Amino acid sequence: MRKRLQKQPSGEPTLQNVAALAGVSTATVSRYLAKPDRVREERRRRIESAITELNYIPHGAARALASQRSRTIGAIVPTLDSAIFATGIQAFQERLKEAGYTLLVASSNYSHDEERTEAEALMTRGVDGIMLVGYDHHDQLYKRLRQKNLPYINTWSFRRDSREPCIGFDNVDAMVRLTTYLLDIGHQRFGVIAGVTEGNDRADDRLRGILQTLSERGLAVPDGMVIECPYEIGVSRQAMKRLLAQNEPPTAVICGNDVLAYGAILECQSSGRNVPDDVSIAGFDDLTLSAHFHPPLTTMHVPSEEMGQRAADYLLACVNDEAGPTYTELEANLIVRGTTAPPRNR
Amino acid sequence: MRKRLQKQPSGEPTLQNVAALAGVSTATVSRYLAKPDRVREERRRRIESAITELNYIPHGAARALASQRSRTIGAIVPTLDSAIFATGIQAFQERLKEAGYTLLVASSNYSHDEERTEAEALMTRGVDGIMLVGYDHHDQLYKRLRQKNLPYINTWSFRRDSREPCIGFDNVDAMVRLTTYLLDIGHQRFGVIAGVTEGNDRADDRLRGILQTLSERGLAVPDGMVIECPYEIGVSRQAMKRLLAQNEPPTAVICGNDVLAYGAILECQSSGRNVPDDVSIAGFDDLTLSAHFHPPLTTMHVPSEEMGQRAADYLLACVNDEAGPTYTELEANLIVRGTTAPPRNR
DNA sequence: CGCCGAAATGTAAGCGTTTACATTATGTCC
DNA sequence: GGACATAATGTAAACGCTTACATTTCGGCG
Repeated sequence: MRKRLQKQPSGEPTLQNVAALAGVSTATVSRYLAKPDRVREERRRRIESAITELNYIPHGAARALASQRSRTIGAIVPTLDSAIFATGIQAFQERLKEAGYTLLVASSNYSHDEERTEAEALMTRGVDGIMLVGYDHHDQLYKRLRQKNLPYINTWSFRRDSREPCIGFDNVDAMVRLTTYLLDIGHQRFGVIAGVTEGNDRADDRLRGILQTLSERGLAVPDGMVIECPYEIGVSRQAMKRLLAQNEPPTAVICGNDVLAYGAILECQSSGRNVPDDVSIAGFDDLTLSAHFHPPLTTMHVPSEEMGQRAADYLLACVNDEAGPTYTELEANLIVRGTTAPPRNR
Repeated sequence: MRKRLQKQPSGEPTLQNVAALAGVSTATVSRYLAKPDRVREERRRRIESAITELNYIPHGAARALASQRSRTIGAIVPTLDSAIFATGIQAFQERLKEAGYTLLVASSNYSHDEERTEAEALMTRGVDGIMLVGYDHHDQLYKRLRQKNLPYINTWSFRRDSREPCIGFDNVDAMVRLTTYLLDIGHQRFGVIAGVTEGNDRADDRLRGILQTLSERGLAVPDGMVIECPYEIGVSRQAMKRLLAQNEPPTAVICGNDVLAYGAILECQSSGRNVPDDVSIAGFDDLTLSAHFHPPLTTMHVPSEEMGQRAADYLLACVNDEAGPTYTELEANLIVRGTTAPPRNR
């Protein structure tokens, strides 16, 4: 046999070393790691002290390769840079941690293509499951997921007729309720500052919910009264400015999320309008700040923490071949606070 | 040889399959994956079509095991549930993505112990580097990091005398500047709503910066005028209420971050005080909302995006054995806006 | 005390890549 | 056309674990 240059090993202590030091086989150490109580007391102690002495840390990749599971779960959100997803992810991660799983995050910037690319990357990393936001995804992504038989779950929306596992609430219905409330207190002239609907099914559902409700009551929303804009406060202010500049400005403005609502309110205040006396404004998400805003924001409360937890639970259940509800509808609740009131002059 | 039950393979197409289909060796496929131009045109094409046909996705764990690097980098932040860290992480992730790396995130809930545990978990996952927030960490963590010779970097703070690689700004100095500004416009009676300093070196540095500056000017801050509280708007409001209830309420209140400042402002407004006429309020972080707040918040701008990017760059450089600056000081800039003004009655 | 089933342990074959070294093809230059 | 240097490829040994199956040990029991 020829001599070969030894491939450089990592230098880290291995399970093999632990076994040697403890005077047992590698199999026993491996078992100890997985199920400590399947190893007799005495060896267990020897193994434990060997681990401590060597400062042994298991090698995840080796483990994943041998066991065909990585104890890792991926999540792809549109952006981390938004309080609402951050909260959900935080809860999601917390839950995974408890179960000994680690979270891999990626962001799609609201693009189906990027989402797909990121998903591919996560699959390469060998995630055991994936959390997605929304139900609208790249066809290829769905295909791949099924082909690999990889557990996944859609969050942040719920559709009764969806064939995909999902945990969330019905965005259309939520907006129907919000809009109905505003109609009921007497509003007739509406303005809408929606999120960008392109490639964002949540934003699209919300907008549809609004328009549908209004049209059912025989109210058409004129052009120029519906503005789509990215979830940025500055842009939202501009949008509000345009709404207020209309011939007959709206008495109520519905915003696609709380951040847009903040912008709308702030713009009103800067331009000397009173909220809600001159114009009512409603948001969506119920960020922490909203309750404290001045005036406190009327909005739909979105159970983002619960969504994160449940999504984790579902994925974890899949991974362990346990049964779990594939469809979970959560409630988005209307929280009426101080930014909405009946219109002044009917 | 005895018959054994075949261990169940994953069923996924492997590099082996690709090689077979393309009629080349596995080594060639592997090379193609790493450096396509090291493979001759013709084979390259055969490999490419084999990959497409089989829908091949490389197996990250196998790759990590064989190559001793995971193309994965970890980050541990106190919480994801805060706009400021979310922004930094988002930028960090974006940069890693460009370099073909994936991000593993964990949160420590502002606890050194949790941080250490999480770091251990990340190491098991085989991350090639770790981003940390702050410079104060569990001794064991530092020890482990050095022992494994794993690249890491501290962010969100910078100390000229630190021996650890870091990217950030000097929290003490930043607060000194903010405080000095308030002194210069005439304030004499200060209140402080600080973050929880226990286990949070940033919060601690900021508070020290304030107190130090005041004492240099001969101003002692009485008990009851410094309140520590978690970064929550509700709690901050309570704190502000207590500050205002003092015999001689402060004319200026410095807050540990913008969220605390929001709470303070909102409390003032609810209780009929005018900001900045009755009381000046300053924050720290410069969240997006702050510029639009009503009135716009005076605060220290923290370059969180840049910090995220640079941290990624540093870690990436380490991984590739390139040289990079180990210490990078960034600037936190004072942004004077509408919540601060000279005190009314000197 | 020997026998038996169960529990604990050991043995060693992968898991899907990368990569050191060996081998073979491709140019280049006289 | 031959001698080389060089580039492209192939071969097969790790990488550090898990786990199927084999073997040993243990605790009862008759």
